[in-house]
Amino acid sequence: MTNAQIAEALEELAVLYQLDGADQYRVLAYTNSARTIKNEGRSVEEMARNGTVTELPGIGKTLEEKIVALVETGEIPAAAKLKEKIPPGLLEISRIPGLGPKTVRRLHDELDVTGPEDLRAAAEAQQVRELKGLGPKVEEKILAGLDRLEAEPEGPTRLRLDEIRPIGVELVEALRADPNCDRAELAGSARRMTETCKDIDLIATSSAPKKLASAIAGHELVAEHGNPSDKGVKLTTNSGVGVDVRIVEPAAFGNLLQHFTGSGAHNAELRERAVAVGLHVSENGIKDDSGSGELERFTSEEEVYERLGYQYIPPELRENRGELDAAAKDDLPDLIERNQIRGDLHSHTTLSDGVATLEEMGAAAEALGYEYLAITDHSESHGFGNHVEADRLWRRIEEINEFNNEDHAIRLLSGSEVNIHTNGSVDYDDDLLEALDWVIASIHTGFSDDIDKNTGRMITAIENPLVDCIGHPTGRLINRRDPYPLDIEKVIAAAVENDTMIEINSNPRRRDLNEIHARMAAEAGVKIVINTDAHRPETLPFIEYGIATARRAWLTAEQVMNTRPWWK
DNA sequence: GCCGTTTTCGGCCCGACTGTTTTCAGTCG
Repeated sequence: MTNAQIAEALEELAVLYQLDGADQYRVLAYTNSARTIKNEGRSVEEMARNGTVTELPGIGKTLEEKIVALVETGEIPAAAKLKEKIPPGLLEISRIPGLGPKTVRRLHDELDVTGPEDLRAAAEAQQVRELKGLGPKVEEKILAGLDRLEAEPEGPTRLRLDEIRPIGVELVEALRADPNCDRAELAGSARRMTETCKDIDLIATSSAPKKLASAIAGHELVAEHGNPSDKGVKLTTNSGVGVDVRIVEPAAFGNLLQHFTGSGAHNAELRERAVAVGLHVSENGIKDDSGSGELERFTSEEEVYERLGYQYIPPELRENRGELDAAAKDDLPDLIERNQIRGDLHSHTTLSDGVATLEEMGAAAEALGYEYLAITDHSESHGFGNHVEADRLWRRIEEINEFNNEDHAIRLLSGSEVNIHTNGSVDYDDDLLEALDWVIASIHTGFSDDIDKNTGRMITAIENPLVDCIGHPTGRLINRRDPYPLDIEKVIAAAVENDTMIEINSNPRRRDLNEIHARMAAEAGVKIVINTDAHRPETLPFIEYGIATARRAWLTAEQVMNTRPWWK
């Protein structure tokens, strides 16, 4: 059972307890444990089986028992019992925005609502407004919510970072260009560079806040907007993305930016720890129990963290994954930066499925300031009409030699992205692989649903002394395709043992290894490489997304091999 | 349900917004 599946079961149990009227802190304990498990790289099933799962923060004896039952029998007895009592339709309608557990419970108890159909009938018959505390507006909200539930039964999909961040950046630039704007920043998950985002948060300061809010509401990207006020404005872009613009006075810019950058889990933990020393943190400032009662406000985030006893925490680390403990001891890693990358070790040309020539890709990489670029077209068995036969690859080595003999600031490396066959062997004879500067091995076809087969196949490739690096190791496509089943811990152990590198693929659709696995791999001693897998010159700058994943994985430049010169 | 430089019991982050109310409960991030 995967960590994601265990987390999902605990989240469901949290909702069930909530609908059952359980104490909110008990519910919170389940929600928190689900998040912890999602953030854990090691197999939680294994930890449960060997009795170490209570090492995870927020997981005690009771949760341990429930997780053990889940992995051994496939269900949690408490959840099964609650499901008999609570109609499944109630879980569904509790996803309607604005309908929390308390309201759903009352709809059930007082109007006999058991699911979406009942609820629609009750709302249409105007029975909901008869309940104390509920009115016609709630009825409207319910009907709209039910429509959306039918249209998108899976809930709204979070957009990939590359789909959402450029919109945020453009709007920040528009804010900064406005004469009424003092400062503006991108906040929220887009600033933390998460894989996907639900919406965009923007922060600004201004001496004429309402004017600024009105101006941004008129931006050409904006389709609809709420009422611009002194506090900001809510927008919806033409592409349907929600944007929250918050405006404050300059004195509290640091507090507000810290608050709206999140994550929620980071802020909750930060505040809990602050309370223990008599400090109360909010977006408006910091209150000191032993002080005058006046809010302490700061213009920068650095000052906010310093006041609370931490070194500055980069946004990418703010996920409550140990960054507060480390920052309290001044022990955060020196995170890798974009300008430390000296070359890209995974790219394609027209020889396989790229759209640019070797010369064009080389020029583009040179323009980025790189010292080297590996040309790694697909191999012999790739198919789709994009395969490269051995003879052609031998000639390509010559072409690359010729390029390098000309006067270029960049050096091209002759390489290949070789297919890993189902038995773990790779394309091409050994003498050809040996003649190449650089060999990446990837799985492109024949994903088995058998975790042992996939893992064995990859480890055989890792053990091959002619394979330098594994490409996009799990094959996942964000929002589109799950990773194929793979025992990542065994893969990491084999990579360490054989000194085979593992790629963080920067393509924003992949970001594979993901940040959890990349952190685990680097901690185990795997040499990481950050590549773009670019198929055209314009996507070489996507290295930013790979850097973001690496930073979110706590990686330093020393752990990333393509921060080094090629000879090294 | 978890947890402990006060504690093994009694706490557990903080404020804005909404819709419904004349002071607040519920929901959300």
